[in-house]
Amino acid sequence: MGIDGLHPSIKPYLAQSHVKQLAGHRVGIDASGWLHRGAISAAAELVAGTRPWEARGWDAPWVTFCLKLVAVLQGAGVTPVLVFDGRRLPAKAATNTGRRQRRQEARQRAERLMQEGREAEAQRVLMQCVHATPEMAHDLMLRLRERRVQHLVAPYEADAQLAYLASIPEHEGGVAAVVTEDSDLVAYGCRRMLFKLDTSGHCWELTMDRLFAGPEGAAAAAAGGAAAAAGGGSQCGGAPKVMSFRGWTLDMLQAACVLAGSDFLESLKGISFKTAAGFAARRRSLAGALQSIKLEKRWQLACTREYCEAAQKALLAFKHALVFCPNTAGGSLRRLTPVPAPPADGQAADLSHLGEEMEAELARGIAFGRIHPHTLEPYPTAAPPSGMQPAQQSSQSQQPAQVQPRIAGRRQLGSWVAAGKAQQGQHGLGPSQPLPPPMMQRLQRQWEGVSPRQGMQQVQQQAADMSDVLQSYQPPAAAPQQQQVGRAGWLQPAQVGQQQQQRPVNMFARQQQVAQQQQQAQQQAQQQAQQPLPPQQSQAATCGSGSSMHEAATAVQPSQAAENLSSQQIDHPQPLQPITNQVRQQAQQQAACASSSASAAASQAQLWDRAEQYRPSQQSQQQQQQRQASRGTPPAAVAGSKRKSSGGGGSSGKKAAKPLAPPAQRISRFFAPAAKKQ
DNA sequence: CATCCCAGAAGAT
DNA sequence: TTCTGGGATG
Repeated sequence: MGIDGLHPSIKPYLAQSHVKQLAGHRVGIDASGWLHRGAISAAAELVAGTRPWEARGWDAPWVTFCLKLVAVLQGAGVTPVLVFDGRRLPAKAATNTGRRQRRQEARQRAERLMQEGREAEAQRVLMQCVHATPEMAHDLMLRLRERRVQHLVAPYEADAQLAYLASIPEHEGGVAAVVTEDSDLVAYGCRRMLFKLDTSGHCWELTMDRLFAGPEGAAAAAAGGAAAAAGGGSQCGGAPKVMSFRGWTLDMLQAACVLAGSDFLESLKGISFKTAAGFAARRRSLAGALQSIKLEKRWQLACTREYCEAAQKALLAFKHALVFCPNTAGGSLRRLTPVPAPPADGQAADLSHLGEEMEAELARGIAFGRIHPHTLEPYPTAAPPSGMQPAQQSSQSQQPAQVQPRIAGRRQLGSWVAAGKAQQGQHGLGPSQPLPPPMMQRLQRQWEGVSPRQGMQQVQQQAADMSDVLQSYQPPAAAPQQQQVGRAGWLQPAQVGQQQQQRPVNMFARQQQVAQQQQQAQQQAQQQAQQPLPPQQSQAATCGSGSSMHEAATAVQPSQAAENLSSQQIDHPQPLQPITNQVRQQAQQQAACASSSASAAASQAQLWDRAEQYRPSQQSQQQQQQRQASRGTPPAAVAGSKRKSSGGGGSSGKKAAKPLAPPAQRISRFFAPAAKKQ
């Protein structure tokens, strides 16, 4: 998944961070990653097609896991926006079938191992069978709705959708950063990413700014006492070969990603990220890089015209993916970056591999979880199947129609589960065949010990654990107590509903207020974050930003946004900010010094200028750096220092003493800014 | 000689 | 998934 071999190269640019840094902000989540992580623990059940937790009144393990992480974010004052994968992308058909095959094979291998009695190994192999299905996503979405956690299903790729959200202002439904497990977001040009989020809220942050700032950015990321001691000479051998991306444009990075191999296209044999980046750095465009590769003896045979065309298509996939735009009225489909007008004589680029465009209504149905993205059938429990846009009154929409009543804590999911199984039999892995007896026995043993009562207790226990975070998002009934907190920026849900009804048209002005409130909340949260607070106070802080969350939820939530606005209510016919002259100039300067066409940088600017104002303030950047200083080194460096300390204690000092200078020089052969070349 | 790719092995969720 | 050593390449 992601870009082959990219991770090691960007690792030096990762900065240890904490989601608290984003308090008061909206943060996009690659929900498929979370689902996958959460489902691994239930690999055997998924393969068997059983749901033993249901009989005990539990949520599916992946739901529990995801809700836990949601709570972590909320506890840090962050508004999570979960984004799910949507329709299958034609461009990834090969990858998808490959993965399906691999899962099948893994399943068979697991069965064999199980029959041989090698349970531990079988368990490991089983985990490779897991993949996140729309049904699992739907499991989670029902819970998210109950809790008023924002979420969205991408028309196609969640990664592209997240990159898009990261490029639009938060008050238009955008996000300040994206939590993700894989590196595709880099290729899509996401400006701020958080990797490896754990349940304590720690994560590793990557910003495009730091990446393109060159090795100094890496140094800044790794800066700090502990990091300098251990990480300064982190790579054993004394030469921390930090790849420099200084002077790079997004186009170059995307070219490198395409050449290095992605989900869209495998790389040529012998080309991994470093080599790909070398060509990208020299030629500063995919087309140029391909030319250079063709001239190399080593690849001239492999680099066929078919490959070059496929590479160009892959590039387009990163640039012009179809995404859902939540900030037009009701939401609509658009491209991650606008497709440039074709030259007068030439024909428009073929984008059919990026999926078909669809009616806004369908896009909304998918985006808001009413329509199964694969079958395109409405979910059985969803609102009216005929019209996607029921003329319901907004009073109804506060309580989405899809949410089934919960009875005595039990979930009512049978209907759609049955339907899903009937359709595809894919509640995990496709048509489920009977498992070999040893496996079933093991499963039974595992769940036998858990009585239903025990199960319910556990559920309640979990609920209690998260209650401090989640109370403020419960339906109005629970809210009035919170109201007495009287914190600035806090609106009780009832009020929210009123305002919505009074002026459903000017949704965006409303959201700007919300954004201001969020900023206030953020400031408060930041102040409070500096000194640890007693529980009550921190809960109050949560309420402050939490209410904003609730409000902001109306921006993207299906029920309001999609169904209450009609087309003549569009008050933002051009929802995206125009490219400012300043940005243009910057882009052109960059392009000029980069000796490439200005259009490359301009298109980069198109994607990025909108996010400009959402950079973290300098203040918060400083805070981050301080935090980094007090925490460890990036994953690689951590591992490196571990090795060292266990290996030879004396040698670490020697290695740390080695100068940092050489690497940059050596790398400069390939990665020097092109300005020098001219 | 240095660099990079790749495949096999240990670790974590 | 991340680390390690072998091996190819220039």
